[in-house]
Amino acid sequence: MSRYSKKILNLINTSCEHLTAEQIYLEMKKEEPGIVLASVYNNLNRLHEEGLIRKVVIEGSPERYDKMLKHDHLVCSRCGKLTDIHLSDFTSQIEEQSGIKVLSYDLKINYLCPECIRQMENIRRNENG
Amino acid sequence: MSRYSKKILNLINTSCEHLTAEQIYLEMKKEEPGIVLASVYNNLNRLHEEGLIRKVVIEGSPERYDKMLKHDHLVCSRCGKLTDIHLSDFTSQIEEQSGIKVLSYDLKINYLCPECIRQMENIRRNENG
DNA sequence: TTTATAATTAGAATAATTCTAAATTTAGGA
DNA sequence: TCCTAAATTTAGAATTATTCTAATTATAAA
Repeated sequence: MSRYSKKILNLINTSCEHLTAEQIYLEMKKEEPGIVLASVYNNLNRLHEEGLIRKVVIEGSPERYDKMLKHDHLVCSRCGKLTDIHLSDFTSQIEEQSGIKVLSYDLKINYLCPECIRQMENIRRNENG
Repeated sequence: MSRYSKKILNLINTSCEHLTAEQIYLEMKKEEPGIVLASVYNNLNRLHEEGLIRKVVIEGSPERYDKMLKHDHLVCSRCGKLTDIHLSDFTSQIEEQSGIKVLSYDLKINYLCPECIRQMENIRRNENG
């Protein structure tokens, strides 16, 4: 196993955030000052090929790296914040409806996060009051 | 409405493919030889903000622009090909399970497309025969 | 028509990621 | 332990997709 991959995997698996390569690089530098951004990318790509981590792509931001454990994502349509949500597994429903064999799926749900809802209510209140 | 937006919207709405900005640009040039790639991007971003088209982001390829009409996506895990699939709407299930208000969602299903399944079977046959 | 606003152009700039080639590290025999 | 081959890392250039800037042109409204 490569020099950094265990630490990088651990970072991803223990982080509550969805880290970018840059963030992982900065975090790694604390313990491995010599590490270079390209090595972070190399490791992330290897870990992803080995099926040990997930990549999360969202429009307009760099890729984020995530634990493998099955879960879905909420994306706030106003501020873009990404959070996890644990829904039931839709695999069998998809397979029944489509007849295909599902290897995995990626479900991103657009919603308004509580902060944005609050902010929008405040704005409305100020306009009308 | 802007000079090109109607044609671009039409291209997207009538295409069976999931076009990239580059492909839309090349297609537009046939009728509008003076058009420039930046204008295609401007128009696509405007159409997207207006909610008239969808953006589809897949790891490792440029963004693709898609009709708004609700549908889901199949992504072949071997060759990466993207195709449409029409599944039932999971919105109410998601809302019941989570308690959030779903604005929309984006479901990408990883599978093996028929061509890849065939190719893999051929490879296996050659190895064993 | 005049004017203001919006869209377009050309091309530079940016940001994220990959690539290249050389150096270093690692792992597995001899 | 030493040697060798393969894998990883490094530094920095290159690439790609997309955005930005400023000047120009088109559009629509008064």
